Amino acid sequence: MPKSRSEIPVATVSRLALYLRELQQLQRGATVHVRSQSLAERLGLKDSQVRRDLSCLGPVGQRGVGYPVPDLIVAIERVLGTDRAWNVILVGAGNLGRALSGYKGFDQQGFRLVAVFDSDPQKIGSKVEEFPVQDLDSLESFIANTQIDLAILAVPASAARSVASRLEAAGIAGILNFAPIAVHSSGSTTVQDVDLAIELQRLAFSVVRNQRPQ
Amino acid sequence: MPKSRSEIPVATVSRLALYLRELQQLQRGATVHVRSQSLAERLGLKDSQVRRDLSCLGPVGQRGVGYPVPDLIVAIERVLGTDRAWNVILVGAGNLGRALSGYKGFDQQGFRLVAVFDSDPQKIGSKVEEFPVQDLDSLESFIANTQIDLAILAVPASAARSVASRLEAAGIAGILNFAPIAVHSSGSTTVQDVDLAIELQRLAFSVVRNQRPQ
DNA sequence: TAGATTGTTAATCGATTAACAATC
DNA sequence: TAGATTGTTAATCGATTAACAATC
Repeated sequence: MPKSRSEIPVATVSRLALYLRELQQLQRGATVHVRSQSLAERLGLKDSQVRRDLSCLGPVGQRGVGYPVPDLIVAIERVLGTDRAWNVILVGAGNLGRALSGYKGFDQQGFRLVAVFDSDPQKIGSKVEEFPVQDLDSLESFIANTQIDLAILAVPASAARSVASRLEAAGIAGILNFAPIAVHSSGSTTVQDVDLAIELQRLAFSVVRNQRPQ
Repeated sequence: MPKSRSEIPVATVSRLALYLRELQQLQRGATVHVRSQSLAERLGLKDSQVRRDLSCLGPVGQRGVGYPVPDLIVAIERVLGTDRAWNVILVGAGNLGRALSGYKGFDQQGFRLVAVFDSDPQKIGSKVEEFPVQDLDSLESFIANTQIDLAILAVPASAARSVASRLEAAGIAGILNFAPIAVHSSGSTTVQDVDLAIELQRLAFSVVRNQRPQ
């Protein structure tokens, strides 16, 4: 039987997004069915883990056959919440922010950039993709007048907390935080951190662990 | 007693990098000691978890006082392997690659960009930061002549596997992969994936789970 | 039906937490 | 010493895995 969202383990949620990525690739290749073993091999997992994860969606597989790719895509998107469009604003039009604004992967997954903000007078008015950079001062009024779901926070660490508070106060439901600082969320706003330097540190650790397996 | 790198739980390694970031901030503020409770609050963790994690480093704390900030920084950097400089190349000089090349956080943590590669003739020869973009064809010869530790892979998904194989064959120890595709590593090369669209999907899931807590 | 693969169980493994003795 | 905080234990919690009955 399908699990409700709150019953799905967090570790499973992370992998559901990975499965979705593979499935979308399979669908582009017109693959109709996929076995748990095949998905597992592609992602470096155990087949039993894939089956357990997918069983959270309900009985979507076909015994003796595998999982129907299109059905599985729909089921995962429904659980993740990406079966609808999400309106996203970008705060911070620096190098990283500009790169993120043009990132194709966001659009492909239904995340729609609708506005860009920065506090730098030199940047305000210039264009990022097709969006004129708006003054950070107008953040609240813009959010009040537009249905915005998420914000991508790509400002310096020194500004991150203050901007995050304002986003929360304005009622943004989720923040994807690229600033290298812990941002505390109040009750209703969810914060997801992506720290690029930390990812590189994790990689470095894996390397030194492999190099001298003590 | 200190644990060897292979004995440290993976979950702990991820947090050690977070502790390091906080500690560096504390050190800039000239804080001498920090208690587990204080670190825990800053990062939204339990104090007992902080103490358990830090105990992997050996007895670096002072009972009744807390952890000496400078000593703790040194101990974490030594375990993570970031107590030395790492030479890094960037493959892929698109929007994301260019943003990553200028990312301050890498430099601050001892990761030194030394070269940039791309296969696009339009980009080859142009400058990214102070680095002229080199032809991807010269990847192997460059790596053979320079001590390179890590590669940041910021090419399209369609090119990622082929470039990753070449990096592995050339003896690169670790790859930070930003391409939205599973890259399989052979024995000696470690791959760390960062998929930005997947991070946004995880955020979306947290939001829908919070909005309708079933 | 026979063959194959899912869905699910039970066992194992690893991570988190509270509590407190050790000790600065 | 008294107060405070670490380091560590034991219990709990959650995630992974192998195995196999269910069933397409």
